[in-house]
Amino acid sequence: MNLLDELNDPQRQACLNTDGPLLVLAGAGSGKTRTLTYRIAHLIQEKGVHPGQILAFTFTNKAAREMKTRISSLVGPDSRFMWIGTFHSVAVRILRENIQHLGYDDRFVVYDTDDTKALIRDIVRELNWDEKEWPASLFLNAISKAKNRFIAPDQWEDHSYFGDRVQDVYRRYQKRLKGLNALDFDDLIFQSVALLEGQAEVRQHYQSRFRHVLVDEYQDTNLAQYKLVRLLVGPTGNICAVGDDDQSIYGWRGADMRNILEFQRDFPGATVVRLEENYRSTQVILDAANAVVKNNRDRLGKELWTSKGTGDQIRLYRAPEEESEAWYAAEVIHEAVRRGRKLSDCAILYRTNAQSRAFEMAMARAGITYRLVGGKRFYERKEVKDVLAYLRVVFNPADDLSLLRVINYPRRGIGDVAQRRLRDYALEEGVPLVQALGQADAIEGLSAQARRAARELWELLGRFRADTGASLADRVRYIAETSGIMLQLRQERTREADDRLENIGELISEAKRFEEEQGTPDLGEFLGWVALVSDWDETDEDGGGVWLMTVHSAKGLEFPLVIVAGLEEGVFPHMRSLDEGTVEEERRLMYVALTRAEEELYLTYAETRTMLGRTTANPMSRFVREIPEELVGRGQRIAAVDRATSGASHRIEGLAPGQKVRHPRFGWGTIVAMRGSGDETEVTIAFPGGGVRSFLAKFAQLIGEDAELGGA
DNA sequence: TCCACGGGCATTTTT
DNA sequence: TGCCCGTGGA
Repeated sequence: MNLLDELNDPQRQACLNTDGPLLVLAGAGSGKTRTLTYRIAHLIQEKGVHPGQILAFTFTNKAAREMKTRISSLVGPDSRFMWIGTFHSVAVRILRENIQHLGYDDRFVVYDTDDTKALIRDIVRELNWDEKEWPASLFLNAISKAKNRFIAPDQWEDHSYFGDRVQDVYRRYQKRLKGLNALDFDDLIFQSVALLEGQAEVRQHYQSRFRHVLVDEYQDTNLAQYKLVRLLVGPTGNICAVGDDDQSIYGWRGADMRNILEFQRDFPGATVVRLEENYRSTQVILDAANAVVKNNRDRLGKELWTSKGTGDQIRLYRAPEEESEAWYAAEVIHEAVRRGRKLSDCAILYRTNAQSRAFEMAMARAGITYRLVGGKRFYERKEVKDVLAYLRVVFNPADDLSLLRVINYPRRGIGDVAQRRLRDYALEEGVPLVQALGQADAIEGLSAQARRAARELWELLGRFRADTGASLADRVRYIAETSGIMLQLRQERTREADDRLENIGELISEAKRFEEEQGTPDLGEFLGWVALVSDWDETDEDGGGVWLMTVHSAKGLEFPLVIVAGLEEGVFPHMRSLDEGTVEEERRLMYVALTRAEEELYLTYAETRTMLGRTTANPMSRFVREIPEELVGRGQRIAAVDRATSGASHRIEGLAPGQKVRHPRFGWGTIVAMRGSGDETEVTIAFPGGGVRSFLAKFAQLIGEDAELGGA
């Protein structure tokens, strides 16, 4: 069967338009990935394009992985020749091959935000500026912004009191990075652009190699990324940009909507295709989303529709304060589960992470398992970074910053004074810090102990470097062991240390997986990969439970039942956006939130909310008012769910301390305490296995000798 | 080296 | 109001 038969008209057009620039405006849930993958398959199978001539950019690793898998299922193993990756990983690949033109060594490492922050702090200290008055984050943001707009230190134009200082730090910072043979995230793009702009041969090499360039989430590109794309597209003009101007929600981190709005001007003769048929949501949900986003001025215009049917009305709940709001959410989910929904079908979306707390507590009390998206990331954990620091030093001897991290960890007697000496020596001699370790005997002012320790560390690192025979995972394990990190953690014998050990074990498994999947034991490749990988995209499959996350995190996801919470002026739209005049972006965020829902959509807000210790009363969000009333079911808007908070206290009759009850998850136990009354009754149960837990009687689904007790 | 205290801060997040 | 980070004391 022909692939194209499985597509609707505009989707098919997007596949068939293979010559010249094409902009695909893909509404939420319009089958974007499907279109993109079929287009690539079509190029390969029908147009005779070799996979190696295709380059596709995504923003996240998850998106890249998904695209790769789907394409390889269509075209088979040859798909491995395609370059599909995030902007950053593609940039690393280009830089690894050519960075010597820019005066870096090809064994460069990638610094994450923590690393760069430490570096900036060091610079501020070096300048003898007050760190309180000039916090590193301030420079970090300014520099990142500059790089996103492709402004080099010398092109810095703000010469205010503040601007001059930023320029100074920016200059020093770049110099230091180069000396460390390191690049930060923004540099990956920035330097790739600089490279391609400056080196005609390199540029032509890639331009003639890539006959087709695709960009996903085009509305999220910043200027530097746009330049990178332009430089790679070349004279064929075969660019296919896919995006949705209505889902542009990353303006605050440099994404420039002009890229998508002015695509037709940038690429003359461009074809524009609109994907407006939605395969995700009911018409009611789409009507609401359309109506809201219509109020924006900066947009290309699009209207989603579905053949799925009208669907249920949206339900709006006004809570007196945020606890009730959270409580209502718990009830909605509880009720949905009774109807047969899975917990993992339900998502609670909010504007800011701080709002999660109330929901977490409500879920916990209701005995509803949940998963919170957006915690600390695996590769940012201390112990993982400690091991990585060793690996980096081994790979890139110029990486003083990483060496400083491990120089006295685990403790080996190279204290502050000794470190100072070593650094001074390295600076005077113009050698990397590692080398200073090796020459410790020649350095004055070092204690005998420090001298010995430095030499031992130097020898240790030398051994690590020489040990290349074993597999990558073995190498990582060997370093984690021999460095003494694991030994130290083992000796701690605390719960926390065990967790950390487990994380290191996880890192080792990750190395093994990397080697299997990428087919190379190369340490540098692994480090480059690690630096560009976050990990929560992996968490999709574990456990089960209601999803709690910000609207930003929910982008690209879909759920049968969605609760959008905190719909108040000042919360969503956020206060800050009102001050800064970026309400349109907030509205797009609302559009994203609404279009996550497949079937059931609940909107909630609280009349009063305590934020930063202050209780305020905010009016209902303007975005709710922008939804046509008939979609929300006016009469029942608020009253419909109010009964949820009123009594039904008789239901918990029959529960008493001392009684034996069975919990669906924890089994038989004895009630040891009860608190509260009515729906709020909390039972504490001791289980013979040793656990004592508290539940809300209403939700605990406890079973006594012969009947269900306490169930709602 | 660890812990405790307190100041400062408080969208949104990926790489 | 709560958390995180940095500092300072034991």
